[in-house]
Order: sequence, then structure tokens, then C-alpha cells
Amino acid sequence: MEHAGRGQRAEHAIPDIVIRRLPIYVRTLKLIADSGTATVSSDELAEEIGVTAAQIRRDLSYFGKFGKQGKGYDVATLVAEIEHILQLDRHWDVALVGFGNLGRAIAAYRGFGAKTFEIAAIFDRNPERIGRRSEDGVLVQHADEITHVVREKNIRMGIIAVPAAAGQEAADALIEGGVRAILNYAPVILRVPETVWVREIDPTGAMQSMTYYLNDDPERSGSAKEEPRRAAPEPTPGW
Amino acid sequence: MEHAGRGQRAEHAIPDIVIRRLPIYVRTLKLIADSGTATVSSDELAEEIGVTAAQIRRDLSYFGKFGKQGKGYDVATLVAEIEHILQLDRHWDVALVGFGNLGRAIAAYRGFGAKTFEIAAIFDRNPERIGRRSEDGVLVQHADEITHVVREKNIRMGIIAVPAAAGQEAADALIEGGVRAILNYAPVILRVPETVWVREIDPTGAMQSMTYYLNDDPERSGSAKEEPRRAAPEPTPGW
DNA sequence: ATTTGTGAAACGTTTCACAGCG
DNA sequence: CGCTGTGAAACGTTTCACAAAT
Repeated sequence: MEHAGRGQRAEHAIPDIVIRRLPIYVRTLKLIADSGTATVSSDELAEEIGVTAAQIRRDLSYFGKFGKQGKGYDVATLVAEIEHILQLDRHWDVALVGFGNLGRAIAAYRGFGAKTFEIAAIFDRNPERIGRRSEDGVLVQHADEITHVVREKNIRMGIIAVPAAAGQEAADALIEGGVRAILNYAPVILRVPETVWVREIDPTGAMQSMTYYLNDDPERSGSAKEEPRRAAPEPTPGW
Repeated sequence: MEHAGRGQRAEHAIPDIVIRRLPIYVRTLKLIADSGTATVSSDELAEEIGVTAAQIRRDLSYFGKFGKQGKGYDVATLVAEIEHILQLDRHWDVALVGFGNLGRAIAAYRGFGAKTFEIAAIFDRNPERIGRRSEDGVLVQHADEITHVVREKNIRMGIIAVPAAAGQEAADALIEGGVRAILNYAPVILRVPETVWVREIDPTGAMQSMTYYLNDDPERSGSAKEEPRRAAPEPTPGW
């Protein structure tokens, strides 16, 4: 997953791995806020997430100074700061390509920050699916309309939930229409321009790699907890 | 994250990041094999995947010497070797917890070797779902049966596809029954023993992090695949 | 002529540890 | 005191570059 990596951009470029951790901080901070706590130290937040306090402080330091020595961070303020950094304090229309079992599950998923992300257009090639509507009433249009509709609606993000063989075609159409960030569930390596970001959702690859540790050789299983909290998946085939 | 290792043993432990790349190698090698090619060099494989040849050679070197100088690697042999390393050359029963939209999509997914992984048990708490069956005929049982059934069937892998609030409970039950590898779709940080591996599937986090780059600040964007575009696959009828 | 496998260098990320501020 | 923010060190991963093999 990783995908899009390269970024030899500039000197102050913030590591993508740091960017990928920010959503976890936001999620956890909101949980803490819900519990009625107004302030947290990096130690407390780290404990909650399962990472080191130093990492949290270092990560945040890329963006500014949000804490108070001897006190910690104001939870509400930090949430707002990170959401602003990630541009989560605005609305994003998203195009979904593929309305099979997975696509429908994605369209029905209420948890995409509801307010932040909205599936604004859905596409498929199967005649039986075209013309149907998601639970939210979004019409399923023909995949040939992707570029046109995406451009017209000014959509910048896309989700690909089609078979591997159709993944590249879907990506090309989305990009042609102006999409610059793609969440890819198709088990295929997408070729995209440098200006486009791709994150892979690869459950099959995740399963296929975990089996490596499932034996009784202590040399392998050693210690399993490798990535306690992460917001980004890895690459390979998808469901 | 990664505290697991405690540094005591770990002398020759292979980096998890290497293990996570192996499934991609296998998938790509199979694609190459299907095209009728019998031998590949690390350069060719690297080009196909979008990584460096040095990385592939280094990754493989952790496990042995599979290539022939001046020639490259025998595709079929390398596939078999990696599949053996990952223990993909045997069958794995998997327990699925959660039969909502996502869980059903997972149960219906026919994508990975089919032969390697099999959803052998399904659980949920919703009375309306219990008693139903997946397309493959697997009965949906009550979540209270997880530990018992998993232990009885000797299941070592589990997939959690329930709401965040029920994630930890599902993990605890699976682990109690003997599961040692979990694919977690629930947006919650699972607390598990060091002997248990967890891989997170976090589409929301992936989306929330990509928005960071969606602006016109060249300082931010700079990065994504720079691979040369290839001919797009032919349209696949049927999705 | 090619291409592997691998020391060594380069690069990237995490953690240490502490000055300094509240 | 407690805790942040951050140089510097430690650690991990990738890439270079080339001897060796065919």
C-alpha cells in the first residue's frame, strides 16, 4: 500500500507515513472527548492507541506546536487542528465504480465520516445494475459516463470496487475526469500519473502474509504485534 | 507499533514488511506465468510490479537463492517457493464474524485462491441473520458460539466485520478459541496478546489521509506512482 | 553478455533523552 | 514538578554497485 510513494518533492515534505497516522489520532481523540476528558498528554494518547508518546509528539511537530508543557493537549482543539490539516473540515464528493457485492456494501456503509465523504456517483457495466439506486438514492450509471460525470460534478476522489481486469480502465476514466485520489479494492497494480494518489485495500494479501506466522516455529511467530494501529492497508488482491 | 519484538530473540527474524510484499510477488508471477513466460529477471518483475529490482532480490535473499545468474528466475518454481514460505500450499479454514453488508460481501467473495482460504464458520448477533446461510451454504451461528466452534474446528484465522463497538469482543472470543491471525475491518484498536497477529483494513483512514494531498499546493502533492503508463487492459464484460 | 546475491552506503523512521516552559 | 518539542542517536529499509556465476 503504500502506492503512491515516491515523493521526492521538497525539503519540508511531511512523510506520508505520518499523514497516514493522523486519522487514527483523530479517531482516538474523539473517543477520548466522548468520555468527557478535555485534556490529554502524549503519554495518555499513546497508551490508548498503542504507540509511543515520542512518535505522537514527533508527528504533531511536523505541523506546529499544539500542546502545553506540563499540561498536554486540549482534545477538542487538537481534533480540529488535525481535521483541518487533513482537510476533513469540508465536504468531499466521491465516485464509486463497481456496484457488485463489495460496491453495494461500500455504498451502504455509514461510517465514512458521513459528513465528510459522500458517494455522489456510482458506476457499473452490468446492465442489470445500471438504473438501480443505492440506499441513499444515488443512481447507478454506465461506466462509460465516468469521465463525463466526474468532471461535471468536480469529483476529486474515487473508489474502485471492480474485478482486477477492469481496475485500470476504471482508474483511467476517473483520472481523465479529474480524480486525484483513489481507494483501490481491485487486486491489480494501477498505473497512474505522479499527480494521483492511490491507496490499496488488500485483504487477500493481508491474509496471505499472515499465514507465514501461523506455525509453531518461535523464530517466525516471535512476537506478533507488529502494527497495532494503522490507517492504511497493504497491497494485493481485494475482496 | 512493533513493540512486539522485545529484542530478545529476533536475531534472524525476517522483516514483516518483506513478508507483506511476498503475496504481491506471487500474484504478479502468476500473471507472468499465464502470459506464457517461463523465466523472469528481477528487472522484469520489478518493472511489472513497480518497485526496484534490488528490492526484489534483497527480499528473496532472506529465504534463499532462487535465481540463476545471467538467466533470472524460473517463474513456476519461484511461485511454488514463495507459496511454500507463506504456507499458501495448504488449506486454511477461516472464521468470519459479522454478516452485515460487509460480512456478506466477504463471504460471497470468490477471489483468492479459493483453494487456500475457506470461510468455514460465520457468526453474528443479529437474530435476523442467525440461521441464514452464505451462498456457500455456511450457517450463520450466534456470536456466543465463536470460541466453542473455532476451537472445535481448529480454526487459526479470523475476519472481523462488525461495528467498532463489537470488535474487541469478537477478537477476544476468536483468540480464546485459538485464532492467531485476525483481519480486522472494525475501526477499533484491538488489544491482543503478543502471540496474535492483526492486520487492519481501514478504508476510512485511507480516504481521510489522502485528502491531505488534494489541494493545489505543490508542496503537498508531489508523489504518487511515476511508473510509465501501459496499455489499459481490455474492457471486461460482466461487472 | 547478463543477471544474481550481497556488503556497504544511503536514506527514512523511531526512540532517546533532555532543555525549557508552564 | 509534568510534559512538550526536538536535536541526536539508534534502528530499520532501500538502493548502490560489483564480484561471481553462467
